[in-house]
Amino acid sequence: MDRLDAFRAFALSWQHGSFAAAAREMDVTRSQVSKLVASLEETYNVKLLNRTSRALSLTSAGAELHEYVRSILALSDEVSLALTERRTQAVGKLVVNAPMSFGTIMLAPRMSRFLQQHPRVELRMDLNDRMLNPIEMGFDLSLRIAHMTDSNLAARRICAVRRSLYASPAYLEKHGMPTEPAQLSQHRCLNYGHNMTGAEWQLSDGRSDKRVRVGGALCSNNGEMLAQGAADGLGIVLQPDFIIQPWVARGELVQILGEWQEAPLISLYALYVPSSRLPMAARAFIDFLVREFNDEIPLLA
Amino acid sequence: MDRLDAFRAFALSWQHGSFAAAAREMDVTRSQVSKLVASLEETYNVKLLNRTSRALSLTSAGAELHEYVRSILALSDEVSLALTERRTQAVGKLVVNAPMSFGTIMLAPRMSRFLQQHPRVELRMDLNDRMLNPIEMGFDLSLRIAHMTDSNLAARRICAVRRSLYASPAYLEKHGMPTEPAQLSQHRCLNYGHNMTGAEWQLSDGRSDKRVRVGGALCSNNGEMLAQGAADGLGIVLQPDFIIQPWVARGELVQILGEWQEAPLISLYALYVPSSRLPMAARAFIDFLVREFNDEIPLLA
DNA sequence: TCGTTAAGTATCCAAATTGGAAACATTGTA
DNA sequence: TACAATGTTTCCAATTTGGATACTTAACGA
Repeated sequence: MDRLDAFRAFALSWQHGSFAAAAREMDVTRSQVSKLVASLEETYNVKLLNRTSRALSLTSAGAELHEYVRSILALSDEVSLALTERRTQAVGKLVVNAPMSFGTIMLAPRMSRFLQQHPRVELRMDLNDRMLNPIEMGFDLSLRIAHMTDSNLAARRICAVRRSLYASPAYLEKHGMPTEPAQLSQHRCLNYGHNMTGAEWQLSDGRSDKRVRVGGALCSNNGEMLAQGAADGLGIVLQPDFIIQPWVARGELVQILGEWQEAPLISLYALYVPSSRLPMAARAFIDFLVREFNDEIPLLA
Repeated sequence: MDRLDAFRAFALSWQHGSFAAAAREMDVTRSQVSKLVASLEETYNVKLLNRTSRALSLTSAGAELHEYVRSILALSDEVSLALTERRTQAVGKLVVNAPMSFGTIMLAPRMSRFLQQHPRVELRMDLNDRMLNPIEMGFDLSLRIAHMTDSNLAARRICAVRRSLYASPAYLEKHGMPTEPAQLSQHRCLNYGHNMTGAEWQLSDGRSDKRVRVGGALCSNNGEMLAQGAADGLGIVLQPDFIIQPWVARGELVQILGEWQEAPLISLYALYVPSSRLPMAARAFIDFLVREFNDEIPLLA
């Protein structure tokens, strides 16, 4: 016996003047309405509506309840509408989590376009390189650049992210230019992530695949820090082109082993809770990114 | 699946940080809470709470719902409390219907005492001689002076109401003083109620009962109008002593056939809807009248 | 690394509840 | 007086409920 239904039956009965009218309004039988109102009187243990087969009148307890019920039903209807709208249209709050560098470089320049296309969305971007469980942080979406997700999150692949090898001219002059992936294990490599040692880079020139164990003096979960480190001569990085591009432009980093790229390609994913009936705003955001980053992340914003 | 219960489970889960805590709070099993929240997500077709076995977080849809749910639950709790209080204590609005003359003469002088005894009651007295169905008018109580109720209303007998025979000295001089009830059928009698003719008065002197058919030129549903008519020489009335008393005091009416009174005695009843779980204020009002009119209506206020 | 613990979920199933149909009761009307 | 509209009751199959239990996951600690 849903109390909200009972409230509705009670209110409609009073407003329409009869149980039968309320029943027609709610599309249930008269006996339903009768039972629902009776159940309300049961729960509150007080008579609410005096009724004959011809007339209804509120007791004063009923009058008091009716005041509240009107507010409660109004709120219930309002939130019901809001949630339905949120499911079917891109409206309301949307909380997105993304890696710091990707956010500042690739997302920031596009947010105004997204918000123009979806003026009723209120977007909160949480840029954050911590590999925290997105579930705990209350994100509707988490953007992650990674290999295929192993977690129990649903993942929508947005585009490929090409990562290439870079080093500073000074480093190369001092340690020599690698000509084979296998030589990387003899170099100092700056690894992205949390594991200092034991990192393995998988590279391909389109014909053959190579796996190289690499290690070095610096690892970080922030690509720009690695880029700066490489620019300062700390070693070789494997990073997305879009992050490195500014250093390349300034001549501080150069691409090496140009025909070798990471393979399989890493991808940008939007993660969300599986079976999560995504609000339309979240879908719209994903679709927007898919359109913006058509197939592959562009080099520049 | 009571939506209010589901709201409660949802809100408590978020506020306490886990389904298990909410379950303990609501005294149900974890699986109940799980099912309730799931059912909410089902109804609104949107994910509300992201959950792992260790952490909960609201989606933005959940955050929006939570705002509303807090208000809804607050209202629900508030009205629940108010109605419970109304059932157990004499508080709140109380709407009472009473006959006009009885109200002005016998109730009016006592209302301030009642309200002093029950300071949290808000009383609305509807004085009205129409014999309308009290159900239609939304009264919590209807006071009626009548023979045993035949309606489908519950009746609580408050006290007896003695009705005696009165006429004006002028009338008696002109038509003679009756010495036997049977003679009344030859007199002009003013009848209370709606039926002009065919009224029957039942009288008793304590030993034998007499039934007399009476008729006359005036009938009314207002005792004071009949009293005035009798004072003006229109005939004999059978009316409660408390109504006639002022005319007796002024010498405009005198009691006749003094040893004969209406029998069985008519009574003052409080009528209400049967099975109506009466608010405490209504009970208090009835009890107050029972105490005030101990056994029989006094002659004077 | 492997138990341990607390948590959320899925499954099962008897017990309770639901909701519609139909009959009944009541009330006003033609 | 018959009729129509209404509120209530009853009955019962169909559904839903809710608890017990087992399973899964995640964090913690030895």
